[in-house]
Amino acid sequence: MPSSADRRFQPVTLTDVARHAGVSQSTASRVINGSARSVNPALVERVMSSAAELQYSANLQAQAVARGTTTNLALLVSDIEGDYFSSMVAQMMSSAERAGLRVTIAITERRIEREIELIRQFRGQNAKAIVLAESSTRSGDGAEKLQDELRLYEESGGTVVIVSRTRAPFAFVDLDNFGGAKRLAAALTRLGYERFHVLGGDEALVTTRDRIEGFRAGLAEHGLELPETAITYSDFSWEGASRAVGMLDDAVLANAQLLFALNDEMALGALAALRHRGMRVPEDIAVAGFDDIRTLRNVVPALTSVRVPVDEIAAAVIDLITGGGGRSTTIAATVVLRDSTPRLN
Amino acid sequence: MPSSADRRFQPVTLTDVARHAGVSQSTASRVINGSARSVNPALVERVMSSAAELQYSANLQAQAVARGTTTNLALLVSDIEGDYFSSMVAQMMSSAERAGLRVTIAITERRIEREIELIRQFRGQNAKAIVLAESSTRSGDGAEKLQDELRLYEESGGTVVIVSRTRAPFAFVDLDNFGGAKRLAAALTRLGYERFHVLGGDEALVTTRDRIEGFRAGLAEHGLELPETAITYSDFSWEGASRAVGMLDDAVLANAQLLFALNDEMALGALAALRHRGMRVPEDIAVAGFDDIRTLRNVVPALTSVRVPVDEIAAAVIDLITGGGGRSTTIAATVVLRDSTPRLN
DNA sequence: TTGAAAGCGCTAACAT
DNA sequence: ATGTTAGCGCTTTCAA
Repeated sequence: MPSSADRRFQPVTLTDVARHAGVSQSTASRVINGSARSVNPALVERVMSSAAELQYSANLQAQAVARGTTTNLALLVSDIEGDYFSSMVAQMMSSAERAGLRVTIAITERRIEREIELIRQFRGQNAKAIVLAESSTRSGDGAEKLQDELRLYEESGGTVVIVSRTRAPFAFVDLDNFGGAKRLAAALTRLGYERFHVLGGDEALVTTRDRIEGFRAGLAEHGLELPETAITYSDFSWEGASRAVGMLDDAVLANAQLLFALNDEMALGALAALRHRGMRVPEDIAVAGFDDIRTLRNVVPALTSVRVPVDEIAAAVIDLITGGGGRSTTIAATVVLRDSTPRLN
Repeated sequence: MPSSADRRFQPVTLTDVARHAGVSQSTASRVINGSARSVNPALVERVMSSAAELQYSANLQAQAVARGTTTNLALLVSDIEGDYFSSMVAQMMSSAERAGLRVTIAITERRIEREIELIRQFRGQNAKAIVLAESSTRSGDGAEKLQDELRLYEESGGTVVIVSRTRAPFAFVDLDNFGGAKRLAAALTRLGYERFHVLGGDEALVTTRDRIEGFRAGLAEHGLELPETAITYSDFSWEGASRAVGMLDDAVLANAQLLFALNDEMALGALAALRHRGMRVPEDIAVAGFDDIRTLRNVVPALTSVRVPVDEIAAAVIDLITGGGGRSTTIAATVVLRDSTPRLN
């Protein structure tokens, strides 16, 4: 016998509030969520106090169904551990909140089929926007299908923003990887460095390519070269870098004056591996990274890096989504010289 | 004139799939989401291929409204930056995914009114569970109102899990802060340490109290005391610890053989401050932390800490929620001795 | 086993 | 300015 005793355990609905206030559901709806414009102050008062008294809280999914839209933003990241991504997530959430958007985080594990599946799900959920903040946008593979899925999503009314350089026809916020690496090369050259070894991330990622090409371009301006043999590829991880450095030839390390890791995680892994090999930084070899993650403050010697303003990236992304006059942009990265790359001689 | 050209931009619905497959909406629903038990294999086939062809993706909010329940788990954390919380989030998401739950992250900024507001919202959203993974559960303040709000949420059918020790009448997963700190004290004593200084987090947090009391209990078993004057309180942050250590009397530091920071973030901040003061670790003073966060691998000397198995915590929480036979538990923390606390003499 | 119909909580024309 | 009514996409009785 479903009596009132059971009802007590059901959430309070708009209907309850309306009944309690003695108005129609529409009026209650207008007061609580809609454009409060056209409603009698006296009623507004009644409805509001009823809502408060009953501890009413709107059912967002019902709203979403009725409106056909949501204010949910889906953030796709490959991973969430590590300074870079957790700071990206944090900044994105705070920027989003300011714009009245809720963020749903999804971990892609860098698996493209999973991304496709996620995008499809978010389409079904009427997400307002999908932000791809992977460390990458690969070409080939299922990239075509990914694009199709994203297009499909946009056709259903959503906005896509890609945090990366991309040839795909979507809005993007790019980081000036090329420029940052180029300026780093220039700065290091000015400090007297001439022989480098580069620790690359996944070779297929545009981030890897851009940073390497930028670095190369910076060296070229000073008449220096960076042959392919001076690059060791692994992946954008501490472990990958540490392993790679562990396996490097003594001769290679002896010859290089500076090790440039394509991101700080890798630089830190390299540092550990160098330490393990008995090499001192910067006495035996200098080290530079990229991203300027927070945990660098824990490292001695202080690591030279290229600062990536994650907050600006997040702000630009949200701007793009809320249509606040934002266009696809490229964010500048600035060189930060520290003790790990002292002036030579 | 809203013609078919407009419709093309609307998402595909279950109705579309049903029509395309030539079956009723109910049948399509049963095939795609419901208990597939009672449906003709031939029809199943037809519906499935229609769904695939139309690239159908279920509208989760509509499902939620119709069913009156969701599979969403709300994770409330005070912050998301820093190794501890990002790893908590990561583990929680992967455990949740295995259980078929989606995770929504909410940042509380440690503001209790905000927590209350969030809980109310999640109640309105029919969240299946709310997990409070704050670093703390304060008493006093708006704690009463928080509890009321949580109770209200549970009455609406949700599950509350608190990741902490708590007197509140909710399921919890606690970490054995007391035992971990106690064993650390015992281990350090065995290494010959007798004079300690403790760097405490926010004094109002039970975590702070439990770790201090545990440490004290461990020392007591060896006939040692920890007077209140040997404790400096700040908050659970790098900056707080660094500042606190910076302001410590020379005499205090000179007298202490070991500095125990109540978490690793603080230990790292302390390390930086000690370095800044020209003190060497462990030669001039030993240092120990708590949590055993990932970034410790980047620190020299390797830091002694107490390992907190975040993965086990997350698993226990999800277990509790899915009702997989889980009861409120306390997870053990293990001491990990490293170079920052060498044997004395 | 399948379909028709009612309803989930809410919004948005459309009347009044 | 307010109420009536018809949905939103989906699930779930209830008949057939």
